Amino acid sequence: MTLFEELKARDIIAQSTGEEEVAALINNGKAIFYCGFDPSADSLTVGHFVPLTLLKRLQQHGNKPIVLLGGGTMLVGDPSGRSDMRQMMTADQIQANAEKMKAQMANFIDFSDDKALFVNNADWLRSLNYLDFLRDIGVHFSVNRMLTAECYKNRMEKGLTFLEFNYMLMQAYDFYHLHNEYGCNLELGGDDQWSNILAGADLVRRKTTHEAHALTISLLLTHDGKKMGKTASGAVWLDPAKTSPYDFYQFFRNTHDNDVVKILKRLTFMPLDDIAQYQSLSGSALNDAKERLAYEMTAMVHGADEAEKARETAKSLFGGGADAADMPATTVTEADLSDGGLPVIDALVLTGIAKSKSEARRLMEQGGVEVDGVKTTALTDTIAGEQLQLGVVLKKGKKVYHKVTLG
RNA sequence: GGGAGAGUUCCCGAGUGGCCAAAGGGGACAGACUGUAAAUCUGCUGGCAACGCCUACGGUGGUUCGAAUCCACCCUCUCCCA
Repeated sequence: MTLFEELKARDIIAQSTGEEEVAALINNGKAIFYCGFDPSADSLTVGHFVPLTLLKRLQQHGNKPIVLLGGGTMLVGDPSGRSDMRQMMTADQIQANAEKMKAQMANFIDFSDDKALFVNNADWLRSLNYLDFLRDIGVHFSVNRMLTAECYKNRMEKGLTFLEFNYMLMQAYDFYHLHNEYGCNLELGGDDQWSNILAGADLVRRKTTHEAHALTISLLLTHDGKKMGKTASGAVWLDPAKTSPYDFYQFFRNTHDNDVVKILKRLTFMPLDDIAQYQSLSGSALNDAKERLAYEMTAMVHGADEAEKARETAKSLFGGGADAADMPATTVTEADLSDGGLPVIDALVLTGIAKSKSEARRLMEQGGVEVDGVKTTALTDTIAGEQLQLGVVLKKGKKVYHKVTLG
């Protein structure tokens, strides 16, 4: 099976400028391709993981990735897929974010020996001269055509600033620039980027008559049509300080039945033959697949040790035991105690399980709180100091565990 | 530049002087059920020293015993005309 065929089998590819041409490039390790990432936060998320795995797959076949951090375009804001104007960020913020994302990617993509490149488009976009840009690049764009692009259509109703309207030109210019500098011949991106990417490939062809191709990744949507990697409480981060390996593991462990196989194919490097065994499963049998998925993902991001720990913790917690080392923990001090004990309500707030005392009360009243496995509904209950010294496990609902120790 | 509207809690959206911490829906959270899934049903959804108090209906000031609601100015957005 060729690389291109495998990508198709994994349902990764959405559109391309031509299957044969693109296949010829990537199957033979001839692609020098770029993919842009917006440094809009100080950590990558599971959402970024989708293109990132594709980068790695291509790199494994000898193709050369250019990771482009959109430090320059970030100053403008991509109108694709959003109805409101993107929050503007300061140049400093963007720079700091870019640095962190860069470090995270380096764990995943091999940047040694020039096998991959890191660039920041601020480096060339910032110094652009407006008049020159209009004359060299602007002439190649038809406003009529741009307006028919899907990403601008939606915005026509809500209003689109000239600033955002220029995003397409800048992204296209990136491709052109990378082509000239590094011989970049393929751009990768989410399917929502199709029009922008195509604009870039077009620009390169027109200005150089060289080949330039586009390949988009089908959006990874969950069964209910939402973008993968977003939870109500925010994104799932790759930074262990923002999303612990355990939570990361749990996120995938709780994947919807209908999504498991899809995600295994898309995000893991498990051989397709291996995944096939789960294809026909349904019902509770899928739990094996979910465990596997969670383990694979955690191992990729946080390493096998962490993945193992997360798995063991999950098993012991959900298997009835409740004393696992790898669970979120908080240490309280004597000062937090009153009369030698810690009111359960305070403990819930101190650990961050509840945002306020009101919320803590509500939880207790509804029977959602357990202290060392004992359901606690009396609002006045306290945890004794001696007990705390040994460590007490608070449990909220069925899945949230937190250890409290007096230190 | 002229004219017409809009801004409400996590989101959508009712509310046009006291009965408003604000209908309804969504989401989130908890309970039952279950497979750490989904669906369903129930509860719950500003804070606190809690039958009370404080903070909240774009911002600032005002009218009033009393304002999300009325007035003035300002900010932001949408629409129509130029």
